[in-house]
Amino acid sequence: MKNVADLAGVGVKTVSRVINRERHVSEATIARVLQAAEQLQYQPDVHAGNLRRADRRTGTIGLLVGNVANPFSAAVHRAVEDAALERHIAVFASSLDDDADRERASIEAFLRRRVDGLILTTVHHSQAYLGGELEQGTPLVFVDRRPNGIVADTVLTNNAESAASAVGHLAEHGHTRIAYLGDNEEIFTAKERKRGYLEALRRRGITPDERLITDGLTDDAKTAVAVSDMLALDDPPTAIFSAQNLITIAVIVALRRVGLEHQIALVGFDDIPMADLLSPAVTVVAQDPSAMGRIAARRIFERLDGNTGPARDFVVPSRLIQRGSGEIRA
Amino acid sequence: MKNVADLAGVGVKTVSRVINRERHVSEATIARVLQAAEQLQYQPDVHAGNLRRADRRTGTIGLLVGNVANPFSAAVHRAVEDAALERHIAVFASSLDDDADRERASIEAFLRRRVDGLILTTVHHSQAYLGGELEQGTPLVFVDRRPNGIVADTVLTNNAESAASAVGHLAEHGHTRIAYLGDNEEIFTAKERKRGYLEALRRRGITPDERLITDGLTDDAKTAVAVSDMLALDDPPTAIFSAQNLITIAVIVALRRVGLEHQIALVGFDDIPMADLLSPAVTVVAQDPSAMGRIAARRIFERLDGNTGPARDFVVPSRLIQRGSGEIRA
DNA sequence: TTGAAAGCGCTAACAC
DNA sequence: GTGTTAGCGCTTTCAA
Repeated sequence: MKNVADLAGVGVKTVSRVINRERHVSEATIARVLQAAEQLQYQPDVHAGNLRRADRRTGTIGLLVGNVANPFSAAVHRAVEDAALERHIAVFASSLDDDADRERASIEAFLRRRVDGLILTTVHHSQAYLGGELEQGTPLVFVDRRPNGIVADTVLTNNAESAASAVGHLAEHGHTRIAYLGDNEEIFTAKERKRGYLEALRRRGITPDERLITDGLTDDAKTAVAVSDMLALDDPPTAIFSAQNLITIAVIVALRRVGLEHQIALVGFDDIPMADLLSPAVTVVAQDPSAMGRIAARRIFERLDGNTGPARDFVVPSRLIQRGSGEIRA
Repeated sequence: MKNVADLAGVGVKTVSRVINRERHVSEATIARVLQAAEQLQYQPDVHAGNLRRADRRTGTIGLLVGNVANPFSAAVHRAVEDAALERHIAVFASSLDDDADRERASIEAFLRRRVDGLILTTVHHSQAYLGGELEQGTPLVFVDRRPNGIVADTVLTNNAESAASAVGHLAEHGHTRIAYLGDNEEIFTAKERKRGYLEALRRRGITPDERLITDGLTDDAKTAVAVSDMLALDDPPTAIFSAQNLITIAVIVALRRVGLEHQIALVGFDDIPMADLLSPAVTVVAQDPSAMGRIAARRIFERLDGNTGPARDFVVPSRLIQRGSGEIRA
């Protein structure tokens, strides 16, 4: 900057004014400074500026998701990025892989880099350690999962309600023996979806059968076992509600292996790629990750713009997409 | 930092030493400083430090891809992130959407934030504007597409060769009327893949038929038209080579609409999700985006560690995955 | 409209 | 082992 000032024959402050488009600089000086900057290929250093600037904003936010390579996370990421672009904000992204240590390490790494805000899908059992930051005014918006031990803005799918609608849909097609296949119950979303499943059964006077309920399906092999165990029952399920996209895919594979994919109804939570090209096409309750990311980003910006209201929940509705597998009758 | 120093009853430099784990500090002082830092919830500011630090590294790299929500880009991103994590480097990610203006804007935004290096899949017709940065020592690694107007490290799939192997595979199954459906020919990868297609035909003495070759399929509707036009020929193709994943999916849809998916052979370039659950399962030449991202990140780090050798090409081989659609005989 | 001086939070260099 | 001083590249404050 000094070099540019010397070359243009002005003081550093004038260069600063030109770069930041402040007023009260004559056209002639502006032109001279710009020309000098161009000639020296000058790139301002935002961090040096932020050190002294009043608002201390870095124009950067951090995004923590499950896995940037997972379509759900990727859609959230993309939506956040698009919203950030409008405000010239850069996005740090990090995958957590359900690893609580990684969560804390990533957050610390971002905080050290002085991000203006954080959008996070967390895995640690408590986010109380973020209380200090929140009080200091760093905007925090949680996506998909509610934080524990702290009250903050949260963007959520109406998990229980959506799950209930999926199960209700199966019941409407004559099913009473509806299986539940879900993820680890410690995960907020998994718990909610199971709650919705049970609620839907209750509402229709169907007594839950523990043999038709399996949690903790963290890999395909476990899901395959769970499906074949259920099918081996004297009174096997005639329909399946799978509470997560990877589980849905594993269920499809398992049903095909025994040739029952056209006999047993299936509704999945979360959309899966190519769902309409499979046979049968897969009925799902689809979340709206783009909307979730967009809403989270907007909320961060509201907070950065001075909104200090109480923490809010933003509920993003999901949508039942009927494609075939969920419309198989009992 | 000053506050921590005061509370611990030491000088700021000692705090700095403790934070940076330098030697020559007594255990007792370390403990006192750490305790004070904890009490004040002190978070060091990396940017302030980097301002004065000798190497001026920010521990940050920028990643520019087509679209973080596209599975190929997402896989590259994930691999880059994993490699970066080991070195405690944070990753800025940005989608370009084949928009040249966005390319320049994103790069400038990252450079202003003083990223240590850049991994990029570019879209602008020339990257000559990056020559200055490269000379100044900012490591640049291009992924998937070679830059124009500048010589720099590049990680590539062997596009032509892979396309040729796909077409050869179809020829080995008795096909001589093999269609080519590809993206805009201005894109480096599209051009290379078409070259491979033509080369494979030539090698087997098959004369290319212009009516079986269509470029510029930038959306599904165009692909649908191209497929139905070809099928309406007096001597329609008996096999199709689709040069990009989105095109492959559109071709599948088009073939199904006329019920020919089990009659006409298909090999796609790039893997597609759920490929093995479709009927027929889809044969592809699959790229290895994870390997590409990993290699790109490693190269950046090599450069950061002082390697100043000439720019290199890194060729990542692809793999033919036979699943059914490509093994349909003529 | 412009510039000089001070200072943001930290580290380099050197002194003790 | 530890502290002091200067200065990184910029913006603020205030004077001209």
